Amino acid sequence: MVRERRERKQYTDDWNVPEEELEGKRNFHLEDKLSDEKYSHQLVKHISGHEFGLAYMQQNGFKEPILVKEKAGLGLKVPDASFTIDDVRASEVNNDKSGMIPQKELFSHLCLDIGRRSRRNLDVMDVLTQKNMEMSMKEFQLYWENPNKDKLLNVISLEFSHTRLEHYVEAPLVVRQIDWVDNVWPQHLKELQTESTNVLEDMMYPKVQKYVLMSVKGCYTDFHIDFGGTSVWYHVLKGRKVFWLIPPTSRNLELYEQWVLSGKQGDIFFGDTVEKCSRVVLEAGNTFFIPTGWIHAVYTPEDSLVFGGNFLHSFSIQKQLQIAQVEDTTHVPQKFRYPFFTEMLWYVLDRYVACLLGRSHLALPKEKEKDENDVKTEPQETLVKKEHQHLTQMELHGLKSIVIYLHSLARTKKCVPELVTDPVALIKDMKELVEQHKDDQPDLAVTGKPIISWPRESKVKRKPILRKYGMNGSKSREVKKASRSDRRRRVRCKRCIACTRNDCGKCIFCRDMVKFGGPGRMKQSCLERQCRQPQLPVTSVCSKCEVNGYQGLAPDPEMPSDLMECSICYKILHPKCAKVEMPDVDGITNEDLPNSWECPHCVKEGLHINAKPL
DNA sequence: CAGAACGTCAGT
DNA sequence: ACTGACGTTCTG
Ligand SMILES: [Zn+2]
Ligand SMILES: [Zn+2]
Ligand SMILES: [Zn+2]
Ligand SMILES: [Zn+2]
Repeated sequence: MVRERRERKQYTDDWNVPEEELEGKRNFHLEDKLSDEKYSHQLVKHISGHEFGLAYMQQNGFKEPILVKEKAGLGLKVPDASFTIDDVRASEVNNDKSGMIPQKELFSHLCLDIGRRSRRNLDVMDVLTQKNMEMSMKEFQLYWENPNKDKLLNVISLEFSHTRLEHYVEAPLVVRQIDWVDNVWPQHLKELQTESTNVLEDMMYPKVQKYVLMSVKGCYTDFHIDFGGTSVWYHVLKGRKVFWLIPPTSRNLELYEQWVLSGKQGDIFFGDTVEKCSRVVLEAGNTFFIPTGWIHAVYTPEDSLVFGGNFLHSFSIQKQLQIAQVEDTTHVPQKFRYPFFTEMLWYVLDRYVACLLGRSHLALPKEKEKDENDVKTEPQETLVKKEHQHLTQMELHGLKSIVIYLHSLARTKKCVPELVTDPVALIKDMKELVEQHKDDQPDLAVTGKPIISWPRESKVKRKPILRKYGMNGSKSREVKKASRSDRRRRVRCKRCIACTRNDCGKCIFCRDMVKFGGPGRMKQSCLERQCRQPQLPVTSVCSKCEVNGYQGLAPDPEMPSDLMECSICYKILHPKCAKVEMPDVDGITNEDLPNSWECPHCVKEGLHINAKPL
C-alpha cells in the first residue's frame, strides 16, 4: 500500500519534468525480471497462521517478510472470494433462495458504496505513464469489467475505513494487537473520525488501516518503501502478485535515496543495484507481511483483488524512525507520509509510561457512571500495577530512540499533542521506565500478551441490566428450560433517569425514527433512554394463582408489582405462591433487575450454577 | 387501534 | 461482534 500512490510522480511534480520524459516508460523489461534466476533465493519466511501471533513477535521481532499461505489462525477476516465480480457461476447457481442479490453484484455494490459515501474520487495510477489520475468509482467499475482495456489502471491507495466495506475486513489479530492506531492513539479521537476520505484536514487519526487494491493484469508498482516505515499486511483475495524485496540495510537505504533522487527510476530496475533482491509469488489466499523499511516492487500477473493495511508498532521502532528520516532527506511531502507520525510517538511514550508506571500524562475525557456529566479531567492516575512486566529489547531500545528522536527535532517540529499536558515530565518518566527495565529478560518478555492496550470496557459502559435475556448456558438435556419464547417481554418503567429523558435525536435509533426523518425500520428506543429498570408488563399474572402483581387491584403506577420472574425458568410467581409449593427453599433475588429472582424450584435444582456470565 | 419499542435473527 | 430489519407485544 501507498498512502496515495506517489512513486515517481511526486518527484516529477516537484521538479516539473516535461511530459515527454514521462512517456518514456521503462528502459528495462519486466519479463526479464520476472524470470531472472538471480532473484530466486528466498528472503521470505514461510510460517503458518497459528505461528504468527504476538508471542512470535516478542520472540523474533519482525525483521523479515513473512508469508502465510493459509489464513487459518491469523484471525483475519475478509469477504468470501466469491465476492469478486467475475464469479458468474455463483450467481447462476444460487436460485434456491429467491430474491437474493446475485453475488456478482456484491463487489461492485460495495465499491460503489465507497465512492458514494465518501463523495470522493479514486486515486488511480496509470501504470504506463506512472501518473495519478482521479476517477469515480463508477468509472473504474466500468473499466474493471470491460474486457477490452486500452490502458493499465491500478488502484492501490483506496483506504476504506468508515465505509460499508470496512466491516467485511478485519486485520490479522497480531496486527490488531500491536498496531499503534489501535493501542496507542487516543480512542476518543479515533471515534471522532467520520470522513472516509483520506484528506489530512478531516483525519482524526492515522487512517491507514484498511486498503483495498484492485489491479488488472500487467500492473506494476515500482520500488518504494511504505510510508513512515509502516509494516504491511497484505491478503490476496483473488488473483496473484509478484514481489521483489530488498532488505533495508543502511547500504540499501542509501542506494535507495540515491536512486529516488536521481529521477532515473524509469531507467534503472532498482533491484539490480543492490546486493540482494528476492522475488516471491503470492497466490490467492496468501497473506503476506512486509516489515518496516523493506524496499519492494510489485507486479500483477493476473487481475487481482487485495486487502491490506499499514501499521506502526513497537517491535521495529528504530527502523521506523530511520525510514522517517529517509523520507525527510528525500523530501517526501507530508501528504504522502504517515499522518501524525510524531504525535503518535508522544502517545507511545505515554502509553508505556501509563501501563507500566501507572502515570498517564494525557488529559483524556473521563467517562463516569455518574451519567450526565461528561467533562474533561486532569491526567489520570492509572492504578494498573502488578508484578514486573518484562519488555523486549526491541521495545526498550525503541523507546529510548523515540526519546532521542523527539529530542533531536527542532522545537517547532516536535508536534506535542495538545492532550499531552507535560511533555517534559513524560520524557522524564520514560527515562525512569527505561532505567527500571534495563535488566529485563528477553525470554520473560515473550508472554503473548500485549503490554500496551486500552481497557476493553469502552462499550460495556452501558449497564448490562438485562443480562442476556434468553439463553441457558446449560447443556443438561432434560432441563425443562423454558424456551425463550416463554419469556415475558419487559417494558420501560417510565420513571428512571433514562426513561424521563427526551429522545436525543442523534443516536442511531433516533435517526432511524420517522420523527427525525429516518425510515423507522429499527424501532428501538433512543440510546439515551434505555430504561434502567425494565418492568414486567402490568398485565402479568402469577402462574400459580393467576392474580396480577397488585393484589388483584388495578395496576397502580406508584406501587411496584409483587410478582417475581425467574431468570432461569422464566416462570412468574408471587413469592408467597412459590413458598406454598416449596416451603423449605427461598428464591434468590436478582438485585440488578426489578422483579427478578431465581425461583425456589430452580435454586433447589441447582440450576443457578449454570447461570453463565454474560 | 396506533404508536412505541423488545428481543431475536440474519447478514456482514 | 456489530448492526439493521422484523414480527410481535404492550400501552393507552
Ligand atoms: Zn437518541
Ligand atoms: Zn425506566
Ligand atoms: Zn400467585
Ligand atoms: Zn425458575
